[in-house]
Amino acid sequence: MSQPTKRDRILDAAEALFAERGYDGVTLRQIASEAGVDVALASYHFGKKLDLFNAVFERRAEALNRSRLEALRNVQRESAPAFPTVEQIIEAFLRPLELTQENADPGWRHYLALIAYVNNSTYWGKQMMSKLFDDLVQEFIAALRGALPGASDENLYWCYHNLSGALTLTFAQTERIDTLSKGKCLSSDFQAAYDHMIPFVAAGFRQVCQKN
Amino acid sequence: MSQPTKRDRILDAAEALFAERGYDGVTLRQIASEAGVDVALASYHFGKKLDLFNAVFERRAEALNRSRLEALRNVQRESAPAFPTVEQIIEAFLRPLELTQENADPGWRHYLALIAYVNNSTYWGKQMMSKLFDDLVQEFIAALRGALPGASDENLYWCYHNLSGALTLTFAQTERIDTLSKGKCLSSDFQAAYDHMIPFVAAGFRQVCQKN
DNA sequence: ACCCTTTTTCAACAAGCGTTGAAATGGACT
DNA sequence: AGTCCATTTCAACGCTTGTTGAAAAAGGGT
Repeated sequence: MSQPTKRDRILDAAEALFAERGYDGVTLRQIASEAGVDVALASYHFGKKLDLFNAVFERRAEALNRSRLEALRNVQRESAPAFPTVEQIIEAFLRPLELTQENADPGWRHYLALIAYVNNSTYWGKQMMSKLFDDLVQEFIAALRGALPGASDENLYWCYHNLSGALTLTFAQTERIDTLSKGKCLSSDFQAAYDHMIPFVAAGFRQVCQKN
Repeated sequence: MSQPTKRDRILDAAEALFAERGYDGVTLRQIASEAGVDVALASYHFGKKLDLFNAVFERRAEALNRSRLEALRNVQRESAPAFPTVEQIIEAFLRPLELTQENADPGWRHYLALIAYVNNSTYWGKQMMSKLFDDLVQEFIAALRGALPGASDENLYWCYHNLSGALTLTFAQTERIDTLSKGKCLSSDFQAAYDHMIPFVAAGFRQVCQKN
């Protein structure tokens, strides 16, 4: 069990700080200070500030995509030759994110908050999200198309938009629901969030996309 | 029909720029330049940069709350003595936002994007949103409680969380769905967004909150 | 025409920013 | 011990930032 390298400490510090304050709200000096290294070391390892931001954003993307795709393949295999249900697909989309939280590493929590920041940003959102996550999303939408025969693309994508929004707000962990619900709901409780999100979203998809 | 004052031009410019790049991504000089005034004028009218940010955020809040509350009162009056349905309540929550878009003024569109920025931010979200919008939200949740007898607060607030997330992503107008759907859905089309969001969300509320 | 107040600009400040070239350190191999 | 290369620090650069005090301009009342 070795210590993380200084390079990794920079990534971890940048991840946490970017997630909380956004790209422009964080200085390289803050990141270096948090990581306990000299400012110049960030430039040595990553180049420009923007390159560091991209490195942080890309670091965990592959692992995330892999575990979600694996979850989708699992339910597809289990339900074969029929298509998996909407609930099963949504579940495969969400539950892997929950596992990352049980892990003691707080980095994953910061990473999801960073995704929320990027996904909701007019400026960053479009390109960065598409590049890393579009393939996976299309894979899930294809599965949903199988579960909802006859659904139009327009309806499917708008429903996905609603799912994506609800998920993104969960990632952000703003604690808004904590005060709103007077402590009855906690935005840090991802499991509760998904427990309520899965039936909610599945019912929404059926209502909008299902032939009557 | 008089020109807007320089003070208003600063607010408009700040609104547009803060919405796109966030608080830290915009300089007072950019705002002043966009508004066509000297840098020092922003300080003269609003004080610190943070005070300007708050002024922008608060400027349209009252009008927004008023039109949403009015829409809620309308459906309550129409359905009296019974409670309005879930669809009617969600509709009252969303449609007033759409009207702000028909208006030629692009400021409202920027303002909604700014709300998205604030609502998804760990740093800004909690306090700023609560202060201006909590009373209204509780009003709507009380109405939903009437439409969904027996629903627990926990279920109600998690469902609202899902609604809020979907709505926030719509506000952000990231154009992500445009590319994802290959142009079949446009994030600039608020009416289409709400047309799909209302039945989606209403079905979700019923699924999670309704007694069987 | 004068005064008073509000609005607007000008000029400058200290502080902090991202970035870089050169120096120092450390480890691996001979 | 000595060489080489990757890593890390040091020190400094040119630039931009938010903010401010004083000057200038504009407007209204008499």
